[in-house]
Amino acid sequence: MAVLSRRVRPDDWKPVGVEALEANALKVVRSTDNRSVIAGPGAGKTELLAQRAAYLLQTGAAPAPRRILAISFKRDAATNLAARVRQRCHRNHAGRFDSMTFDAFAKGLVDRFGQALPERWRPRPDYDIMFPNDRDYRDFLYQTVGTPPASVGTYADLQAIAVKTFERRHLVGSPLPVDGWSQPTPGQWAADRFWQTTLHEGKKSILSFPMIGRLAELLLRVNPMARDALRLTYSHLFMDEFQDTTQIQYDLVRTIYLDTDTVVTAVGDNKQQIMRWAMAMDDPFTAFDADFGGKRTPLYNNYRSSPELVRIQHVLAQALDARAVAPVSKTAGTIAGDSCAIWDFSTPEVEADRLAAFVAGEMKTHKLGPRDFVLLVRQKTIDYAAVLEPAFAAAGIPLRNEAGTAGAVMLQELLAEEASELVIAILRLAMTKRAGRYWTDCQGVLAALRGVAPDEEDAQAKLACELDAYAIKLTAAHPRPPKSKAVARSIVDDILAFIDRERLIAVHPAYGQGGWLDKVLDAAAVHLLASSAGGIDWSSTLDAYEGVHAIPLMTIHKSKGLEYHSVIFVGLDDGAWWSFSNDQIEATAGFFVAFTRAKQRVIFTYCARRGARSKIATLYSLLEKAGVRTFSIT
DNA sequence: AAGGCAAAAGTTTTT
DNA sequence: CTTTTGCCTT
Repeated sequence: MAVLSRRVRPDDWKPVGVEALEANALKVVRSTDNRSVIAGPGAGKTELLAQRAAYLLQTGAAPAPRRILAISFKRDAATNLAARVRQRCHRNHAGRFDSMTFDAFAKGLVDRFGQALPERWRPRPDYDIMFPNDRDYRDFLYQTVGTPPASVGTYADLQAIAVKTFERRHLVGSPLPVDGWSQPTPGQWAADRFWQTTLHEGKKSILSFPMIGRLAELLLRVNPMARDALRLTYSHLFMDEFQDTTQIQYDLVRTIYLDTDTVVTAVGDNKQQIMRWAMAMDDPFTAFDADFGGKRTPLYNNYRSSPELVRIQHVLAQALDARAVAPVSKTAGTIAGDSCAIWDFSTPEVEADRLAAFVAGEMKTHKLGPRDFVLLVRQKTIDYAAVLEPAFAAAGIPLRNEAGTAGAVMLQELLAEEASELVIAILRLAMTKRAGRYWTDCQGVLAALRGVAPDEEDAQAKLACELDAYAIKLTAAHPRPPKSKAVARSIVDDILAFIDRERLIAVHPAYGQGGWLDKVLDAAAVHLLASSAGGIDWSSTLDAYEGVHAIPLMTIHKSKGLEYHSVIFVGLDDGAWWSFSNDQIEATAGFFVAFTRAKQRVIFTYCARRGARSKIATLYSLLEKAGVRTFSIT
C-alpha cells in the first residue's frame, strides 16, 4: 500500500497495513471524545494507537501544525509505537507524532521551563539524576534530617514515618504547594527538608524522576504560558499502559489537559497491573472516566493466542475481574497435545534435561527457532540459569539470561542502548558478508547524528565514502574477534571515536549524565568479549552478542509486552511466589501476564525440592478449574 | 573478629 | 519461601 502524504477524507480512510480492526477499535480510531480503552493481552492495543495516529494525521483530524503526543511507561513501548507510526505514515505526517516516556516528557518540561519555577522549588540548570532506595531514605530520616522544631513535632514523630511510605506519601504523594507547607505535619516537614536539601544545599541539585514529575506539574500550574503552549501544541494525547499510571503522572496530565480541547485516549489492561510497587494508582481508569468524562470502550478480540489458550486465559481473567468478558481468539491452534500442562519433576536436574530435550525436539519437528520459546521465572534468573544453562548447552541450544549483567548494565538494557546498537551495526557492516542492510542502517543513523538530511545528496555520498573507508580500516585492524577485555574495549572506543562521542551525547542527553555512556561502552566491551568466547568468527560473535540463536530466560516483569510460541514457566511454587499472600491480586496479575505471553502453549514446571504449593494453591486450583492436567516426570 | 539472631529483601521503571 | 544484611554480643 502506498504511503500518502496528501490528505484523506475521513470516510475514505482505511486501516493501514492490517486486514481489519474490530468494530470498537475502529470506533476509538475515529473518536473525537476522550476514551478509556480496556483490552486484554493480544488485543492489539499498540496497533490501535498506531492506527489512530495514522487516521488523525492522514485525515487532518489532527490538523497541522498541531501534533500528537503519545506517552508510554517504558522506553521500548515508546520506541515501538513510534516505529509503527513511521511504517504506516508518510514522513511528513509521522513528523507530527511525538512518542516518549512519561519521565522523558516531564524532564523535558523541567529542562525547558524549570528556571521559571519559584525560587524555593527551582533546581539548578545542571541538576543530576538520582535513583534513591529505601536505604537513602532511611539514612535521611533517621540521621541527616535532624530534629524538627517543636511546633512541628518530635524526633519520635519522624521515626514513626515508615521508610517505605516516605517517598510515596510525603515526598511526592501530592502536588507541591507553591509557597511550601504552611503548617507542616512531621512528614511534610521532613519532605520539605528533603526537597530543600536536594535542590539547594549541594554543589548541584539532585532530583529523582518522581520529583521531576512533581516539579513539572507545579511549573505548569504556576506558568500559564507554558501550559497554554502545550495545549496548543498537542491536539491529541495517547496514554499507553494506562493501568500503570502513577498519581504523579496523572496529576501532570490533569493539570495540562483537563477541560481543554485536547482529545485523550487512554489504553491499558487492569488485569496486567504488576507495577503497584512502583506507585501505580489503584484504578486509574475509573479516575480518568470521572475526571475527563472518558468513555469506556472495551476490545474483545485476541490476535495472539490460540482458542484453547484464550479459553484458559479467561478463567484466570475472571479471578482478577469478575466482570471480565470472554475474548474471541482470532488465531488458529497448531498444537496437537495439551496446550497447557503442569510438569511435576523429581529434581531440578531432571527438569533441566527434559526441558532442553523437549525444546530441541520441538524446534526440529515444528521448524521453530530458539526465540520462539521463552523460559520464564518469577525471580532470581541466575539461580535457574545455573541448572538450566548446562542442560540446554548440552542439547545444542545456548541459553541467554536476559536479566544477567554485562559489566554494570543488564543485558536486556544494553541491547536496547543506541551506543551498543551502533557499535554492533558498524561491526556487522565491516566484519560480515552480506552486510547490505547494515549499510542503510548505519548510514541513516550517522546522517541523523551529523544532521545530514536525506535529500542532501552530496553530503550523503561523502558520508558513504567515509563509512566505507572506516569499515575497511576496521576489518584490517581486527580480522578476528577480540581475545581480551582491553582489545574489546579498544574496538568499542575506536568505533565510538568514528561516530563521534560528542555528537552522540548531544543527541542522547542521558549519555552526558553520571558516566552512563562509559558504563554502556564498558558493558558492550565485556559482552563482546564474552560473545567471542571459543575464538569463533565475527559473524557468530555478533550473533552471540545479540543472542539470535539463544533461548531467552527472563522474569515475568521483563516479559511484559512480549510474545512467544511457547512459554515455559519454571518454578510454580511457594518459594518463588513468596510474596503471594502480601498482594494476591498483584501476584495473580503476574501469573496472568506470564500465561498470556504464549501464542500456542504454556508449560508450568514444579519441583518439590524448591518449595511447596500450599500458599499458591489458588493458582493451581485456577489451572485445575480450566482443565489443565499435571504430568509427573521422574 | 566471629557468631548468633532477627529483620529485611527479593520481582522493578525512568535521562 | 530462601538468602542476605544488620546489629548486638562475646
